[in-house]
Amino acid sequence: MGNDTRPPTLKDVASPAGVSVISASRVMRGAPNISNGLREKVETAAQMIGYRRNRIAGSLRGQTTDLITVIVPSMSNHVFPNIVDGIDDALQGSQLRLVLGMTKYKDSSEEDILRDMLTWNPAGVILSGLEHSDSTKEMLSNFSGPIVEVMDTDGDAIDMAVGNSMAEAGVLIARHLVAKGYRRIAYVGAWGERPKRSVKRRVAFEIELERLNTPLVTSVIHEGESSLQHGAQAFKRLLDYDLKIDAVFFANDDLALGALFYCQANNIRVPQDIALAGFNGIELCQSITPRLTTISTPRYEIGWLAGDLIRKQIAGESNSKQQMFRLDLELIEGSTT
Amino acid sequence: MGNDTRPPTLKDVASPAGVSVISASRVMRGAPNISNGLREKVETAAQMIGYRRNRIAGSLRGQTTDLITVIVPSMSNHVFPNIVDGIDDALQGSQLRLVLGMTKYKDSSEEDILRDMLTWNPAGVILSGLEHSDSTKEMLSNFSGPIVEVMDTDGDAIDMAVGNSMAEAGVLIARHLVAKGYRRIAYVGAWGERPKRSVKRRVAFEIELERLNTPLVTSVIHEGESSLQHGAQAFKRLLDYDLKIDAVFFANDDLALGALFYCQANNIRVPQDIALAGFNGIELCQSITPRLTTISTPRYEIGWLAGDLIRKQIAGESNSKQQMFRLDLELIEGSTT
DNA sequence: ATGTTGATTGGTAACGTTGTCAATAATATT
DNA sequence: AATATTATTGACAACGTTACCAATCAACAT
Repeated sequence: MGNDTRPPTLKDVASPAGVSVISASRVMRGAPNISNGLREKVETAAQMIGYRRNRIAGSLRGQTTDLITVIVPSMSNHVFPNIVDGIDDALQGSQLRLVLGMTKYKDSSEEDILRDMLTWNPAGVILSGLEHSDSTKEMLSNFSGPIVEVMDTDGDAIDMAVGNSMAEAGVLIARHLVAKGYRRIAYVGAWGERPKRSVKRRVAFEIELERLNTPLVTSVIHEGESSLQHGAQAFKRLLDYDLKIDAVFFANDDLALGALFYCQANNIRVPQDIALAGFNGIELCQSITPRLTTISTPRYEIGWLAGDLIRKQIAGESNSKQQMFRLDLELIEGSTT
Repeated sequence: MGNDTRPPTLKDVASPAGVSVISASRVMRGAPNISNGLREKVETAAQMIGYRRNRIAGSLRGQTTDLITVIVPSMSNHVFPNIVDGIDDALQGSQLRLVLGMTKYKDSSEEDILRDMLTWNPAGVILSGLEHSDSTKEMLSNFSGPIVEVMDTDGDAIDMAVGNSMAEAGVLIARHLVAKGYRRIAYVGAWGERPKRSVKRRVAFEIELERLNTPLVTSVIHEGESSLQHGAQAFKRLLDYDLKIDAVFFANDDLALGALFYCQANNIRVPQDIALAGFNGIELCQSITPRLTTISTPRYEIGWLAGDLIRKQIAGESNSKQQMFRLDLELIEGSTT
């Protein structure tokens, strides 16, 4: 691949087109007030010599890029892929591009990734959750573009936030389980309860159970990743405690489904012997028999709205600074409770 | 000293540190041959005034960025999130950042996304599949950095390719089904068989069946997305044809699992009444009862290797140009065949 | 006829960094 | 001790674009 020659620049377009460099620039980036004649001349010349914009140069001069920083824990789960899909869809039609970083559930990486990301002068930032290190908060407070924190709305947003109330989710499930007559209720989490929003959900769950005179019997927090297998493992551990648990709320559907499959494989009747409830409402919950009771979170919508807010903010179409968007949660009652 | 509206530059670091701008630059980007004294002076000053590198400016001068373009169909599936996770892990420790674009299964978008991505002067490009439009191929042939095509290895790579042989997968399943005694075999696909690698798999499957004197009875290609529900729908459509099918190979696990759940809900015995096989080997296949027969693809490893090749190539650590990395497939025999 | 306004085009000077070349100081080699 | 390397620092000039300001011209109002 010939890197001997340098790619054509605006000067190379302007010269054969017989126009100034700045005019060529305006045509190439679709600036207003350009006559058809000029546009045509420039476009023809650009086509001819195979000109391609250099956004790096433009970004340097313009002091801002069309890059959007997105930092998520990981992609290997059923939440963030949908979020990212939503963001991307909302960014369609704009010039904005998504630059992705992953913390792999290591809280401290968020700061490092953000620090590096900011060296690219992004136009906007999307993070997950409302909890961040002090350095992260400081970097963001000095950041001039729009910032959206996704997933969680229980707390203070740096700029904008889109997500669900984790507390509401905990309360919804607590009431549901108690209403259904379960009295010895347990909780199962994973990832050592990182990120922190899972803690908010569990705590609200516990408090509501307490309020309903049905205190949480115990909780099992798996240190490792969240998966079907680990859900089954943690569930088995829970059963081994022999606490006559009659219902379990899991931090997510994967854990709950792992437990459900474990029950099916071990002739434990669900919900007669034990009831199971998950969180997120992934497609699988509705497709299996019995359908898993869960809380459906609008993941794609969260991503879409986050992307749309960023896009509008950058385009100057709206000003939603300092706003929090709390989307609806829905209890999906399956046959496991 | 100057403008407090603009972020500090190297000049603002160099001045209080009492060194030249270029020396400050060298320290900030970790160039070799810097004395400890200089490094310390610069780092102190940088810390003091809160200097942050401007990669845009550096990229303009250096003619290359540390951005890696990654174009995938979508994130809402069980394949590409793992790939992207793998890429990201392989890029850890380097300065490289992943810029993500999604075609949403519209083949023609790849070209548009790539065109836009190239305006950012990426250091490398990762695409999925080996099939691309002529324009895409031309843009890539003029691109000077490393290019990795992931997923598919049946064809010619532009530069490097990492993935599996789709044909091998088709053959493996064909042999397995025939060996198990199935004789009236069907195929179910989705997304209108975009991307094209699914066609390669199906065709190899058909040819091998033919060779084994058990020609494919029929295939159903769903036009829309791949999901559990659509798998069930397409499967139901297949059953409605009343062709006495005794085994079905699905384009992926989601479709197959959808069919399996449909069978479970409708008292169709698997594999006695009909055998089902999927493709990809997602975790769920092993967790349910009966375990789904499938072919496991090393998705994370494909992503990791792709990222690692890009990283090494850019660091000049290796030269794997024009190489194809065909990873192993494994038939996971469950209880559905 | 005389401004006035807006549309259209151009010139100049950054944007903040680093490649290249050059100079000097420190160390190794003969 | 003289010379050859190597390590360390600096000066200058790009990199390719666009913000800003200025100029021209046509259309329109007074």
